[in-house]
Amino acid sequence: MSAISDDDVERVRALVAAIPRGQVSTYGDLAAAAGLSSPRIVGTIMRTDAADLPWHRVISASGTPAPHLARRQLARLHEEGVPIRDDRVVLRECRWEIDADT
DNA sequence: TTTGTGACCTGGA
DNA sequence: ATCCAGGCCACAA
Repeated sequence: MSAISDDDVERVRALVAAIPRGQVSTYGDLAAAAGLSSPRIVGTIMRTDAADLPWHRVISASGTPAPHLARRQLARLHEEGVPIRDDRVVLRECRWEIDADT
């Protein structure tokens, strides 16, 4: 059996898919919005079942994602119009406020 | 079952 | 600015 409920996975997927272009969200915010106990679960879900989602719009709270992804994240985010300063996303400008209704 | 690893977060030195 | 420790939970071997 899967430790993570399908409902939780779908909830996270919906949140990630709902992130507007030009904005980003953090693992911690997504975890909190999805009602998960820990941000790591979001990371696990992404790795397992979010390959078809705009994972590039999901970053860490520091604005600096994992090294292997950072290069690609920043490039694509930059194309979407996300403000980037010296290889780190300016969360203050592009952080997406999560709404349960969207 | 236990152990190690990870697309994390926070806080302290 | 950097490095380390603790907490968190799930997945692969």
